[in-house]
Amino acid sequence: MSAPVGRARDAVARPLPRATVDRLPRYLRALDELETRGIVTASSMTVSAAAGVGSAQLRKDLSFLGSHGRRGVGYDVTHLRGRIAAALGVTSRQRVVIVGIGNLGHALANYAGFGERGFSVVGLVDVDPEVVGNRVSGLVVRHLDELERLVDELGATIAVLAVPASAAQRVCDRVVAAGVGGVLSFSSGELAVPRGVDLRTVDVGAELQILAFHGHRRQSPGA
Amino acid sequence: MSAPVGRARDAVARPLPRATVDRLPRYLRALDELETRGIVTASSMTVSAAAGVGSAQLRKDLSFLGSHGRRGVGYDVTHLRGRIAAALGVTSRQRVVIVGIGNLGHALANYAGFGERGFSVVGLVDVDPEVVGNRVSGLVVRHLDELERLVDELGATIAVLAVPASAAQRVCDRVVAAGVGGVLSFSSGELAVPRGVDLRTVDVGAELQILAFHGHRRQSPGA
DNA sequence: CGCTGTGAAAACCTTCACAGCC
DNA sequence: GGCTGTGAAGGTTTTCACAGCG
Repeated sequence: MSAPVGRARDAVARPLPRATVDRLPRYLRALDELETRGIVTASSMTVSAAAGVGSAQLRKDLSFLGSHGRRGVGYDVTHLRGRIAAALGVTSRQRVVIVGIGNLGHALANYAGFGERGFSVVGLVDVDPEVVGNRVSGLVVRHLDELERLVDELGATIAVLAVPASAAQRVCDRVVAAGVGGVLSFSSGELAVPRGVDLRTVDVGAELQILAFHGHRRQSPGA
Repeated sequence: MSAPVGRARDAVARPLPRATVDRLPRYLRALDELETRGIVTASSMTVSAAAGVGSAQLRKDLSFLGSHGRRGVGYDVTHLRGRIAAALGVTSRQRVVIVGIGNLGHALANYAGFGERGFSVVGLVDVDPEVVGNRVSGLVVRHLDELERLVDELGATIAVLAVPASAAQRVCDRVVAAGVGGVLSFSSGELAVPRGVDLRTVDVGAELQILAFHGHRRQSPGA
């Protein structure tokens, strides 16, 4: 409640533009790669090339996080990596529940990237009696009835929805009511979430249609 | 080379802003939904609500496609659906090859959304001898060696890559050399493609990290 | 009178270019 | 000399608000 000691030092709590936040994961991955390659110090050119953006863009984005480079030298890879991880909030491992253990949910549950990128899959949920009770990637699949209890007991902050579009809104409402603050949906429909809850949608069909647009433009640039 | 008969009639071949193209799939899906519900005519308010955008945004976007609504009335749902499908280039079913039939590739191969959204999965490719030869979703998985021949014979225009990050660039180079014009990658790393080829990347780890950002901001809005 | 289609305004984002520090 | 950090310029996207048509 009480917000004491407003230390206005190096970062004046700039608001971090949305577009910048969307790029931070790329930078984090690029820095991981450089670190793995044993590179200790890197210029904005080096990092931005690894991340696939322009160097001015990178420097501008980083400037919102405060000043962490050395002029004439570049950035300390490990230090910068830490700053970005802190900004993203992936220093303490976030807990994820996956709802819907069909083909896609199964693939996600086995996806090693979760661990590498700072997340722990702590719960798997489905409704199908054929699936409930199975062990997938070291976890037993629980029934949807237990969703609220699981989210609460496991302290999940993020839910991944890999359920049919027809069920997505209902499941979404339940995970939100259970207290998660972020939802990643793989269904194509629009989902409504209350203010304060963050929703992101991955729509494979939409991605393909965007590719289709550019493809057919290539063939018939006129009409 | 010769660019004849430049008929400058209703649409002056406006360039379709990138942001607009990215939203067209949402509109298409929203219109499908309205059509299924038996709605024949809809105002920009109705359509935009179903698509999850503002009504002014929708009207502005549609204005780039030409004038297809009736003032005081709204849009003919079926007609508008057709116009958007045509703009996206999904009137003639595009052919897709999936490379990498692990957990994710398997899930994608079985994903019904491809058909519903205007695509045919015509080929599945992997390197693992355990997987090659298996029948998945009605198709036999072929070996990576056959990739170029398959893309050519099947007339694939889009490749979906569900391969390990370490293999992604090599596979990408090959599908591009084989002639596909669009690539959808599920690996997290940066991929380089030549000019004229369209690349889109779905990075689940990055999506989660963006959710994490907003989640931890919610808890500690200060530092 | 209602709703589209669209200029104009406002917000946002990227790129440039250079002052300032190492 | 080299590279960061950042104002300022330029570009794109969104929102507003209303003229114009049905």
